[in-house]
Amino acid sequence: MTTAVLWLRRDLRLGDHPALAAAQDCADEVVPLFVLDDVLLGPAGAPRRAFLFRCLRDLQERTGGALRVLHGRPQDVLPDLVRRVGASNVHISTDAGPYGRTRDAAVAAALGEVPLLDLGSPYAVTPGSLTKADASPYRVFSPFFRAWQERGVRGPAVAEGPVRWTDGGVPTVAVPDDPDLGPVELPEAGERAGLARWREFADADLADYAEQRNRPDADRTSQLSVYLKYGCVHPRTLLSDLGEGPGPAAYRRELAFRDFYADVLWHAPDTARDEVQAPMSGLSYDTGPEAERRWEAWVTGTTGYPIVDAGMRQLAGAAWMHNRMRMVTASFLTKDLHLHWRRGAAHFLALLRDGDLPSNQHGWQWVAGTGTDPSPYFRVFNPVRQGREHDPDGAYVRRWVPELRDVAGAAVHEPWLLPGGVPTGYPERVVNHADERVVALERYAQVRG
DNA sequence: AGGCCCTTGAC
DNA sequence: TCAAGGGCC
Repeated sequence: MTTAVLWLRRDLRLGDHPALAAAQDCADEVVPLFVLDDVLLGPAGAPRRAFLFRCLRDLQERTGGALRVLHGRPQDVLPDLVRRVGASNVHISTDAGPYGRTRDAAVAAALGEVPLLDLGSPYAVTPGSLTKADASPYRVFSPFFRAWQERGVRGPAVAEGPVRWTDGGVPTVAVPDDPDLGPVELPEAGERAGLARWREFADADLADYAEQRNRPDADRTSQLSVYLKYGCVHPRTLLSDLGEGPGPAAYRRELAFRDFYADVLWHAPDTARDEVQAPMSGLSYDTGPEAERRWEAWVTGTTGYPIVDAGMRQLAGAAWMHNRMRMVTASFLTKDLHLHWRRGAAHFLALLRDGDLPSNQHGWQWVAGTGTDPSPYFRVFNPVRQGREHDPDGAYVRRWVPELRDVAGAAVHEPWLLPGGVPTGYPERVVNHADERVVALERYAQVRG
């Protein structure tokens, strides 16, 4: 009887797992393992932690209770488990995530002669593996995207026949209780739920995704980000199932963006907090009591700009925000309120159920003009224009900002123009967009010399 | 080396 | 139309 250890990092799925297929080639039974380290138990946002814990409970059920959950650092707890189940035939999948390399080296050293089988990233296709001809990493999306498409993506791995799960006689710790979520509701966790969501999206919304994806009032995005983050579904599976046409092409491009940012951060882990464009770290930001009041207004969705407030209230109330609203609210924080993108990015990570380091930090950097694309610093989103363009009937604003529910149509985007003035309970604007836009441009000009 | 290109914008 | 400079081949 030979045993394999399936070390699930954030790839919390069984259906198309390459490690599982590999394990079945050389072992009779499999011990599924998840290591809860302090990062996952500590400062991670409550929605993400709750979703993770629910995924683990789902896996526990699907493996007939065999899933082992260990608490500690992988390099400390793995060797003991490996020794208990018999080290001669153990295979382990590894992670190619941004910080995976250091940890993998520590784990490999701790395991000694036991092979660590590298099967790629659990949640993206290419991090660390695509470079330019001179072996340097890409810094601009479009060339990356061309290379990514040219390279192609291998199909999902399929295990042969049913798997014999075993707990290997290894003790486990209980999956923690969900943290308090308040009014936030999460989608159903786990691989089956993720695949069901994919089929729903592919049948109903994929065809006109290219036009509909920018409409926060329509709710026709895939909602798969949280499943992708935890590897409940792998992009490989989606890509192999995607088909052709404008909708699928647009979706493929979004999946490539995940890979691009994962790749950027893999090559330059420091850019999780430092500006990609080094000179931009000299940008000046507002500080002091007034700046703090403006921060508070942004966080609580009381800036007086309806589209911004709707986005921020969706974030707080749903632990999710439509992608276009992420750009609009991020632009408002950095360019209208002159506060640091890093602070906004940390706030997003704390509240978003799908908050993922590469996409979040580099999405923010892109909006802030400090990121991988060198051009857009002079683009300042106009909140009124964005509202009128992408929420033309005002339905999204009314859904999230009850003070404005009685205002019909697109007029909801400029409540200060209403004949009766700003409705009771809704705040006046914290800043004047036209003025702050000029201030922002001046500050960028200073840095650029 | 030179020339083409660059995620989603605004006035 | 504007914007500007560097990535990329």
